Amino acid sequence: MPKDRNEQILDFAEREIRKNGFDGVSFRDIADAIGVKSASVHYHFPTKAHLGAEVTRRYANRFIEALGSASDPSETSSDRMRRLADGYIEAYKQDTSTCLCAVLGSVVNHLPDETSKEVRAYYVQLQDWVRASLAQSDTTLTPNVVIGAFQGAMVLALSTNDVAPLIEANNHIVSLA
Amino acid sequence: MPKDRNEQILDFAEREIRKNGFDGVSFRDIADAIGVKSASVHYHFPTKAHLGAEVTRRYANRFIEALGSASDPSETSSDRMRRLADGYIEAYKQDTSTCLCAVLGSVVNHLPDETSKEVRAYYVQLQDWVRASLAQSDTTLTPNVVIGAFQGAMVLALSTNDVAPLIEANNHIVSLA
DNA sequence: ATTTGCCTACCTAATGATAGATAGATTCCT
DNA sequence: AGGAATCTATCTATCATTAGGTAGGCAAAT
Repeated sequence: MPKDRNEQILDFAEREIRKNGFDGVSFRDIADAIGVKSASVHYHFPTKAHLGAEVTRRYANRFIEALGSASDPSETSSDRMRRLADGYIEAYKQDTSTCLCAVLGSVVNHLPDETSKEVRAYYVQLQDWVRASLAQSDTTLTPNVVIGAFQGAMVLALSTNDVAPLIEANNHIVSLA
Repeated sequence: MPKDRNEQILDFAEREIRKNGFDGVSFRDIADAIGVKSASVHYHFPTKAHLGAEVTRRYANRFIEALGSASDPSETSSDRMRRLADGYIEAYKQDTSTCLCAVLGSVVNHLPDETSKEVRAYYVQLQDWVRASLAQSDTTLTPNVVIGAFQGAMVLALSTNDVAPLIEANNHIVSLA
């Protein structure tokens, strides 16, 4: 029973975008990878803007959901920051590729509108989660500082081919949360 | 007296790469912008790998040079961090585009080898500068944390169309340096 | 005389996207 | 129940455009 075509397409597109950027994946790449013709990919996602938007929306939902509760009273804000860091570290280890929105975010004004809208929506959701996560703490950390630290560490880890920046970001943020 | 062609090409290529990514600029774009034909751009930079490498090398040199001394005894490490932050903030304000190496770094394994080599070299230089800058301080900050914080803040600022993340990163890092 | 810088003209490959056809289900009407 | 209409998912074939890159020529500067 092959996985749903839509998901197959989204899976491959996401992986490729994370590795090569939005312009680094084509309808033909995707088609070849899953064994269909490019016209069939267009059938499922009429334009690249649609495809980018859906890849991003799905990624964002999955990411935020995986973070879990931001207000569980049995947890400290450090616990939550550690979980956030783990999300990034796992993503890095998995296929040495960055957070989707770090790749897309750096060229956000170059993306089709439908796609960039979803990137911005992701950041809003993430800001909300971090804000709520830090609400009970009297830390000087702000949501932007936290998110920036991890995203930057991720790109740095990728560029230098070394997890260290992510580990250091984790230690830094967790100790201050 | 028109500016040296080489520089004209590098100027435009750099601006476009920073806005649109490496795949987001073409030889024809560049040629049109400076009023020549694409073959002439190839005359100056035979391949895109060469072009990317030179854009990056020039950017790196300029950036590191602009940071100034990392060991002037009349300065504190906070002073130096503030200067680093200013570099990023100015780059952002100038044409709302990111640090070149944040854009290239996120897809570093997709770039031609000559180009990615320069990206990695940039990060090594920057790590050295920050390490030296913090040497006299007993801060818990590491070079990776500092660089990651600013790069991440930059992408976040761009994505959310708001300087705030950069300002917050500045405050955060300077206060801990 | 040679080099420098640019041109015209072209090539091959790839891109996003569309048109039209087809086989197989499914749904709907009588 | 049986036939008609429709839907789904794919195909082949093709389009216009753009991509990086090259060959050969021409004029001015050295």
